[in-house]
Amino acid sequence: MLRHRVIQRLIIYRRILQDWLADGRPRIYSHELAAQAGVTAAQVRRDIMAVDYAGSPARGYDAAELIERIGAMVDAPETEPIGLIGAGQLGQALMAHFNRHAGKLRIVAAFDTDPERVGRVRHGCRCYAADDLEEVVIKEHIHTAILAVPGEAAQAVTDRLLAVGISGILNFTPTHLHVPPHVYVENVDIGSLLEKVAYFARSHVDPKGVVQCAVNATTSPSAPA
Amino acid sequence: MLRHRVIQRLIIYRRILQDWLADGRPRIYSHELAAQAGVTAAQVRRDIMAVDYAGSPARGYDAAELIERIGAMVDAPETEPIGLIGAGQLGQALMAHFNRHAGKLRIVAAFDTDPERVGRVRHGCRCYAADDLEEVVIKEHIHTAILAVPGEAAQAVTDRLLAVGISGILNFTPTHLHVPPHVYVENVDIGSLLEKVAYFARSHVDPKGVVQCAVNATTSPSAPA
DNA sequence: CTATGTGAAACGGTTCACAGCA
DNA sequence: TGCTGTGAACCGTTTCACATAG
Repeated sequence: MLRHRVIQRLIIYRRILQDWLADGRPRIYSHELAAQAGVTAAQVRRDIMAVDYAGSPARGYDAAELIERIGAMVDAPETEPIGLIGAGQLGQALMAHFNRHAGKLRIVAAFDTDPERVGRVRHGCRCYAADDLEEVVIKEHIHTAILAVPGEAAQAVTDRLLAVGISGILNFTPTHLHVPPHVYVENVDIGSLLEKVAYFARSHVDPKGVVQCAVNATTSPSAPA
Repeated sequence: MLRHRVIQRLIIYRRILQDWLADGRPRIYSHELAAQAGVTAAQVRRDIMAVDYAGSPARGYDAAELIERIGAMVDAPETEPIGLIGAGQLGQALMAHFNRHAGKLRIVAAFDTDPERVGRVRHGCRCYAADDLEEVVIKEHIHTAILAVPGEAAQAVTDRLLAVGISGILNFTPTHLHVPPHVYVENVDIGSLLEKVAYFARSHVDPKGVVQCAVNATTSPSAPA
């Protein structure tokens, strides 16, 4: 079974491959894909091993076939309905983001406590009252949810989601969620991420620990080896 | 020097400690902090070693002192100005998010190409024309930027930021950025993260590879060991 | 006893380096 | 000569397990 890091990169490879194909290039070498993704060529080859696909030493990989293969491993068979909890500023940005770019994922329902927002349809997605959460989640066969509510409400909402069988949560809350082991949670704590960036920006340090003393960016305008 | 994983967790610990303190509890044990953060107690103790702080076996850690110590390691000495490139829906959500919760980080300038948005002041932050990027970044002493623009524009904007000495980027774009090695980039590719969550939600698989067959959440309502 | 601090072992992920092949 | 596929080495991180202290 595929490990999380591998999945993450495969998904990224796929997007790159789609762009590559759209540029009219049908084949790609591991080092080309690696350069686009910011990883090593060996990493790319290892990851591709994981989806049981083989390229040719002479011609590299067939982009279309590889996209197909990755899709077979990571995609849902049909369109997958996503629930969005919290239709505030961030929530609306997420609706716009996902329901524009059409993949297999679609935010089919949003939920909010603010009566101002309830009932509205934005970005092709209806906003329901928080009270209707269980009913709509079941009716729409939602198994994956995005949590974009204030941190104080996070665990309570999560408990309600768990009770109706949700098994994946993308958590934009700074709160750590307690869930049973078969439920997958991906935390995106934007605040702490920005603090981390600011830290490394300030210390001019490679995150692997090597101190760099360059101050101006005029020297090496390309990526690390 | 602190490694990225450690930094990330220290920042999370700090928020938990602040809440803990706000609840009127002055001291905390490693296992308590671990439970809140979703990591092991040993992990917490290792991380705390990294900030050169020692607790007492009898009384655990002093929350206030530990917050202080973490701050000394990861915070800027004064308030740190952040630039936001792209004042669209996501950009505005980020402004609201950061300039409400007051830490040491502050988004002091936003940039956009849309003349509709330029000149406006939202969430205590002025939106400048994209053309003024270099001038404002220099004047405001910005060294860290948030990139919330369409993927096609990402590398071009990044090159302009690098030219004026930016050394940290929080990248919400799906594009991999090419930067010199002393510049730190944190990628938050929301689309690919959601695809990953949907994948693990569907397969009911522990991301470490252990297949779980539970379908309903009624069995174990608490966190993994 | 229960908690911390920490050397040492275990683990997982990445990279190396080379065999095999067009 | 390039490339791919892959066993083996490497390296950073996490966990274990125990010495130490109240």
